[in-house]
Amino acid sequence: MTSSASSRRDARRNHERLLAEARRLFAERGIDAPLDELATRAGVGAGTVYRHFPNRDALVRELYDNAVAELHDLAPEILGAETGWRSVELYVERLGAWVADSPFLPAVMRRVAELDPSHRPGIEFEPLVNGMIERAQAEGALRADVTAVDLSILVDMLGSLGQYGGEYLPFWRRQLTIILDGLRARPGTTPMPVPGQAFDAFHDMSHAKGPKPRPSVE
Amino acid sequence: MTSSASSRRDARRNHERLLAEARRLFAERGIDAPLDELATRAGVGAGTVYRHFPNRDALVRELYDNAVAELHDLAPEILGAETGWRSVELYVERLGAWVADSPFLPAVMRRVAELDPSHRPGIEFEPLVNGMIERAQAEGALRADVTAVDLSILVDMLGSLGQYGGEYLPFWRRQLTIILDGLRARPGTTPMPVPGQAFDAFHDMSHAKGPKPRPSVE
DNA sequence: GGGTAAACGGAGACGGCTCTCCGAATCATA
DNA sequence: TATGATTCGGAGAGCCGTCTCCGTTTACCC
Repeated sequence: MTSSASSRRDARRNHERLLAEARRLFAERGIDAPLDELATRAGVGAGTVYRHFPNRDALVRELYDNAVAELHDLAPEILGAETGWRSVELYVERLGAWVADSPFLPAVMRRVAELDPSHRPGIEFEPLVNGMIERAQAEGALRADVTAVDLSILVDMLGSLGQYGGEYLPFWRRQLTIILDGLRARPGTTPMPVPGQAFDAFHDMSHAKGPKPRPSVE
Repeated sequence: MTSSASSRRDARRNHERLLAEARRLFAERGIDAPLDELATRAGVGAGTVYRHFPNRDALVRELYDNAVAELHDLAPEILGAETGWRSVELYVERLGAWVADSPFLPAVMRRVAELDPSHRPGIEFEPLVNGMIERAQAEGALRADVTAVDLSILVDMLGSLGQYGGEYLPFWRRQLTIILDGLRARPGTTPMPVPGQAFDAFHDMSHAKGPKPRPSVE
């Protein structure tokens, strides 16, 4: 992203290797895995890790930036679908797959949010997603009571399946099918028990600073 | 559980305090939060923590045992419902709420699975859950192609909403509604794209030892 | 109350992780 | 191939969390 690509080939190569191994390592052992281990896996000295990434947060940040770039690549296909409903399908499927395929992402996102709570990822898509939802609802295909927040939460939920490891990925589409069927406007659709939220309210809530009090569900 | 309740009141009190604070601390800062911090929060010396729980894993294990005990308390209501479909509703709702309300649970479960991969939590419920599903399907209320594994994964997904903090809990039922609608047998239900799994296969897969290779989704 | 066994608290040894530093190795350029 | 600049590697200093040890305190029982 903003990183200054070095003119030396070995430096570029190591940078790539470190990023690639970091994805693997973080997926396996979590986002706080020892960076010396990263050095070993990448076949590189510890010093090299810290020259490329001054600290763990810088590495996390770069993984995040790369992920966001991938996300932007998905936008045209999703938003350009024939029908609104097809867009919604693609939205849930592609974004869910994107998260599930990178199990380190949820942790990376959370860390970035901690480091910079004012940051609002993907805010530029908000009007587009809202338009997509309205279109699908106008077609009578998407249930009338879902919001953009609901969809992004469903994507997170689908993404959480990444925890089961790569072998689960083939089965992931079963849950996707159930969720998409639940999103369809059909006779007998159950009304939502509580009203939805605006994005702002949701963002402020989920990134509230300090210890989160946890009242009981019921 | 197997722990020998001390005859001294201060010991029992500290044990309770430590468990209660551990729930809070692990929910906020993750399952690897410093135990000295736990001691401070519980208003207790570091030595006391380690007398009650020889190491972090013992603490995790006890949180796990307590959670499983709660789970057993839920069983009669869920399995004793009027109809099979109502059982399925209660199953997804109550278990999802149980996980969402204890955000440290997913991490605790994963850790316990790492420590003792042969351990099969809730295996005694398997035939009961299968019976419940067959009943609901025989009623024509539950889609015919869902399995017990699907349901338990849906519960995990719902439970992952605990990450948003206690303030999200009121909204949690929106996703529950969507999922339950997706589980209903209705005209126009989308067929599953891939066959389901047996519990054994799923368990073996998700607790495969060693680094998990992560092939791409598509 | 007095005695005894059990539990408490916290200082500090220990181990592992982070990050720095600098001599050695590698690359771009001519 | 020679030169200079850049990057590499890994030993080790420093820090932070874990866990032990033991003198002090507390609870229980008579």
